[in-house]
Amino acid sequence: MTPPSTRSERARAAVREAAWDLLLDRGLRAVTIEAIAERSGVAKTTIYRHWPTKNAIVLDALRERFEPTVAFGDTGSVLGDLTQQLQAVIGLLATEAGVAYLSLVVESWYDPDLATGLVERYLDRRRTAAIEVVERGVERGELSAGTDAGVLVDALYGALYYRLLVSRQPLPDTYASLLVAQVLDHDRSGSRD
Amino acid sequence: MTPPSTRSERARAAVREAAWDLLLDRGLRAVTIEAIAERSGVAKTTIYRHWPTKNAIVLDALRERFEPTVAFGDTGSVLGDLTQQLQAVIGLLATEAGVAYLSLVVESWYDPDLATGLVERYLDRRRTAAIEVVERGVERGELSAGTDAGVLVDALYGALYYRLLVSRQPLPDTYASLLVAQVLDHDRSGSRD
DNA sequence: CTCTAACGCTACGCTACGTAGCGTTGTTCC
DNA sequence: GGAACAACGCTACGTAGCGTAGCGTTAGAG
Repeated sequence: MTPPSTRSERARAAVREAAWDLLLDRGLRAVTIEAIAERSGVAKTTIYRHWPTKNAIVLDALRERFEPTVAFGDTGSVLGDLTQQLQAVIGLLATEAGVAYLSLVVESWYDPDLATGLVERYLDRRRTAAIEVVERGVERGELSAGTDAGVLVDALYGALYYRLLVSRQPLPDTYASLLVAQVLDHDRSGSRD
Repeated sequence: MTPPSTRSERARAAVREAAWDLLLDRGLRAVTIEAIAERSGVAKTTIYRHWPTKNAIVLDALRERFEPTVAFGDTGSVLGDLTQQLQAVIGLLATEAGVAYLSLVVESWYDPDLATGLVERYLDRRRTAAIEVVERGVERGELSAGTDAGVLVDALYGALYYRLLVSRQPLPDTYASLLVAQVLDHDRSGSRD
């Protein structure tokens, strides 16, 4: 990263970094404008000149540091492709950045702008990519013609978010393949755990 | 409801009611100990003598007023039973009490006690009941022997929570039957919308 | 080297938290 | 009926964080 040249950009970068560090160190609840100001060395008034809310800052920081997992390999089968993608998402959400992301998802319940930002940058992209995979499976004849890709994809990723955010159950290593097998495989011949 | 006899119980009931009214009127963010004190006429100090946190109060109020939807009819088929139950949950979550419940689910991310309370009173009961239905379907031969009821049930309800809490997509009237058909029906012959 | 946009600093009023101290009142029990 | 006490109400406090106003200071473009 080349250091920002203008004074403004230096301040903005310092703010994003302080917000991110605070988020990872002490959680979203500890991220306050005052704490960011203190940690970054940027005056509170200056922060307010650049961002309207704390969440906007954190979303900016996230954009720089948290890449959406969209890329799909092509393993040759729908089940394989989806398992691989789910596995990647599970891994990502288990990192400290992933947990930070999840806390923003939670926070977005009260912040429509944040919700829009997260949906556009992360959720929609991944959903669209997953839907394409399912539809490819339908074209190949691996899945029946009556398949509704959107509904199935929401069920797959919904299960992840549900267990992480709502019911707080862990996601075992086998979860991705188990989930795909149960939801998509007509014969439900996948292994159990 | 018989009016509470002791002075203490009167105060407690007034607090629960004020918290609930505030929640429905102005959302969880507006529910503060100070606001509850003002609205209920109960002194702030007295409130702190009975509850440790705002969330504990709201959870108490919820317990009195929001009944978990556990009852399943027996329609004769797994698909029918699950569709009916999902439909009931969707309806419940669409009420103002349901939205209040959802905001508590969100809040529980930061409050382990609240999370435990919600899981025990609502999520676990419904999950167990749904799992029983699926297992009944396996016994009847409607679903194959390799079915993992827990995984499937989390996928079904996960889809609901995912769309309501995370991606903020609406749940159309046909959603319950569509979801069940897609996730459980091997032939995916259910209707589309 | 000047000029101006952008920053830093201090201070303010507001809301909410959670606690301490003390006066007041409802209830119970004789 | 009256005493005793448990529980409530009230006031006040210190803390944190919000968002804004006013004004001094400085970086950096031209």
